Amino acid sequence: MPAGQQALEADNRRKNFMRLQNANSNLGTSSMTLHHEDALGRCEPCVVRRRGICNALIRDELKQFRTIAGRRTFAPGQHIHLADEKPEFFAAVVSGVVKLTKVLFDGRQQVVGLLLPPDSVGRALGRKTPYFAQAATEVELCCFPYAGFERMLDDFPGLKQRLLEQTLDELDGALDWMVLLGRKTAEERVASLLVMLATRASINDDEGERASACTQTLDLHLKREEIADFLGLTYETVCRQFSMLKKRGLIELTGRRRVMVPDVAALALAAG
Amino acid sequence: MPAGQQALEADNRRKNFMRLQNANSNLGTSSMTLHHEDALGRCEPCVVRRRGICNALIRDELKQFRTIAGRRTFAPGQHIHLADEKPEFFAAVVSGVVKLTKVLFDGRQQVVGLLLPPDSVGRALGRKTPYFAQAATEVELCCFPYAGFERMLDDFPGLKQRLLEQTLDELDGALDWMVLLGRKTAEERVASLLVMLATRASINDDEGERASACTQTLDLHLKREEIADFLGLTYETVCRQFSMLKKRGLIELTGRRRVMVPDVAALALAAG
DNA sequence: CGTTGGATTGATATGTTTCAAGTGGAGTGG
DNA sequence: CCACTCCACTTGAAACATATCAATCCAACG
Repeated sequence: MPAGQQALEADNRRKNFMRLQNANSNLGTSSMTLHHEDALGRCEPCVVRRRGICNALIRDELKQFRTIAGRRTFAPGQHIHLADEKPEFFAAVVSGVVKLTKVLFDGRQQVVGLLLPPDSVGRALGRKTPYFAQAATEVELCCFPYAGFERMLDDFPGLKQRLLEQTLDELDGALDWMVLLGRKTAEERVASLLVMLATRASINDDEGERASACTQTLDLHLKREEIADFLGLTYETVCRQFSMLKKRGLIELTGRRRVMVPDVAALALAAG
Repeated sequence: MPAGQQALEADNRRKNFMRLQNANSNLGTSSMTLHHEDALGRCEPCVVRRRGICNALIRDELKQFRTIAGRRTFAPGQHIHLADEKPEFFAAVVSGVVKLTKVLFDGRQQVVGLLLPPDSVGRALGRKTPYFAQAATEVELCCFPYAGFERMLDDFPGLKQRLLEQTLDELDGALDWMVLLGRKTAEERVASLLVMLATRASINDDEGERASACTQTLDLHLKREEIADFLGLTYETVCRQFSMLKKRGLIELTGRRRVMVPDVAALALAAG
């Protein structure tokens, strides 16, 4: 199954869930402007509203926020921000996966961040992004042009606080990853990635229905090479470690980019 | 020369400089409370006031800030914050070096941050620090107990902004380090560390007098093992790379923890 | 049904770690 | 003042994990 189709699958699962939450809204493949309840429209069922940056806004603030917001989609591989440039917009990931990469002069690459819904992309305070932000799958963003965003950052007190909270979370994530890159073995790195994805996925699932016990099926979204660049390894090594974990019974490979984890806790042990 | 004495030397250079800046104040080895100009006292010549967190405060705010602030010193090796605990205070480094470390279950260690004056230690918003903060040399901190600090964070609009700026800088630093840990060779790692220290040192020097061209002498402050834990290597490898760089003429070892860099730009090239 | 891009597996090369021995300077005590 | 000790540092040799090079494999797709 090709990357794009898998991404769409993931997308559809999310949209199905949103439909459950908000049975009146008419969300198709490109849900446009049909909403019934009130002026919040597509914001009401949106992940970003429920658990992302928009969660920091009270109803009236959100209405204002909506006036500057606009959705944009990006094809796999497309760049969202370039390194060392001031981006045009701050944005929230509505669906899909964004990877943040840094490149060395000779082409060596390191993925320094992976953004899933409802994470934010971009830098506040008129700063440059020190990395490339690139769509790893089909991606839908809710974009806030800087002019308006910076203004609301000053007007809505909760927003700046939220931004600080998010930045601290990002920092914590980066520090954890430094331990992985500096001190963990190849097997621990791969296991760590899977555990991280499992954890994030279960947060999302919990909302809809029950948490699926300790066994989980994951979408990797990334190809082996991208995983390698995230873990500071080569793609061959990543392959071999997948095989190892499979041999040890800690995972099952149920598709090119699909992994079944029978016991997340056991895998977490192998993650160091 | 023993570690402690070297640290004191570095300390004294800083204090000498402070004396230049503020000829009236009577700064001895333990400058206490003798100041003449106004109520700002020891804050006036302090690095933290000039380039650290206190720089975000206007004069009146600083006066209030001073009422909750208190200086504390830590001996080399002493812990400042423990991992996964809410610290009692937010603080700024006045002199010395603080290292932030994370430890794996089996003792593997990774230094995830190195704080020099006028950096900040601690977490805002009542969060836990996800690392151990430990004095690497004799350290002097200016501490702000949380109760008061959080209050002023809400009262002084510039302060929260500044905290966000600093957190973004920390994040950028962490991302750079991820590239180092994930993709650079041992030699590039050591070179990168030296370039980073040289850059930071020159920022400090610039203020006092002219930047010392492209040649610099650095205090490492850390022992080989600590450097290794910062770079994701073993201390033997760090040793060997120091020797390599010396053989290549890029550095000279002028003391156990003292390095002379004849041409910082040339070293930066070797840093990848 | 051949083409293509990604994934897997194998064989070999290499950089770093590990284990081990030795150095050198600073502090100690006779 | 001179051993003596200690700890950090240095250097060497062997072991090891991961990278590199190379050959399939496999599923999707035109």
